Amino acid sequence: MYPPDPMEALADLLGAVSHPDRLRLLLAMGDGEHDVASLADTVGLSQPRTSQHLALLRAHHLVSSRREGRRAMYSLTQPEILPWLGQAASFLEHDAERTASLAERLSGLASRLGVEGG
Amino acid sequence: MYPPDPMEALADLLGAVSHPDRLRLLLAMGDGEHDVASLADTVGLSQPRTSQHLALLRAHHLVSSRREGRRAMYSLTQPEILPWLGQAASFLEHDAERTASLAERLSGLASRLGVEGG
DNA sequence: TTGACACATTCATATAAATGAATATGTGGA
DNA sequence: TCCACATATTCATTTATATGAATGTGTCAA
Repeated sequence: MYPPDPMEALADLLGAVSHPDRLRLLLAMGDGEHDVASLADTVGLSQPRTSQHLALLRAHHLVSSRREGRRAMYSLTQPEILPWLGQAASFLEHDAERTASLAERLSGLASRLGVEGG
Repeated sequence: MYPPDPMEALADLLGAVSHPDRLRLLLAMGDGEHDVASLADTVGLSQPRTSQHLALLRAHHLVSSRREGRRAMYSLTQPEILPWLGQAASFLEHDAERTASLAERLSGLASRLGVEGG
C-alpha cells in the first residue's frame, strides 16, 4: 500500500498537504465535521474540485467521511495535524506577523478543541 | 518575496520538503555541515542534481551554505525541522514499525544534538 | 419508478515539477 | 595565465499534478 521506502512515504504525505486549497479544507474541518457543500463554500471551490481534494486527503488517511442521508460528512482523522502545520509556519522565512497569525489559525483552533498543541 | 496568501506560502514550503531526495539531504545534514560531494555520495545523487535540490532548499531558507576554499559547506538553518518531520511520520497510515524508525531517524538524530524535540 | 439533490469519478487538457546532459562559474595551485 | 577541481546553472525533455467540464452513483421523496 505504501511506497517501500519510508522517505518516499513521507514525501508522499507531505505532497498531500502541499496545496493551499487542501490546507484550507483541513483548517475548515478543525471545528468538526462538515458536508462537502459547506466545505466547498467555505473554501471557495466548485463541488467536484472539493470532492477531488477530499478524495486525495482521504487516500492519505488525513480525513474520513461518513454518510448522513444524502450528504457526506468529512472530518479530520488526526486533528493533531493542525498544530503540526502551525509549527511549519515557523519554518517560513521569518516574518513574525505572518508566522504568528498563520500558526494561530492552524494550531490555536486545534488547541481550543483540546488537541495537544505543537 | 512570498506569495501574498499565507496558505500558499505554507503550501509552497511543504512542497519544498515533499521530495524523498530532499528529505534525505536534510537528514544527512542533521549532524552538521557537509560539502556537496559528500551529500551527493550519501544520498546517491549526481553532483548537479544534488546542487539543484540544495538550491531549492536554500531558496526556502531551509539550508544555508558557506564557501570553504573550493567547497561549499551546507547546513540546516533550522534543525528543528527534523523533529518536525519526525512528527509527520505519525500521520502516515499507522504502521508502527515504519513510523517509529522513521521518526527516530528524523527526530532522534536532532534531539541527540540538543534540538528540542517535537 | 421517476425526479431532484448531494456527492463522486472520469477524462482531456493545462500547468508545474523533476530529470539528465551539457555547460558555466568560481577557487586554488603550478 | 592555465589547468584541474568543486559547485552552480541552463536547457530540453519527461513525468506528475492540477484543473474544468462532463457524467456517473447513491439517496430520498413522491
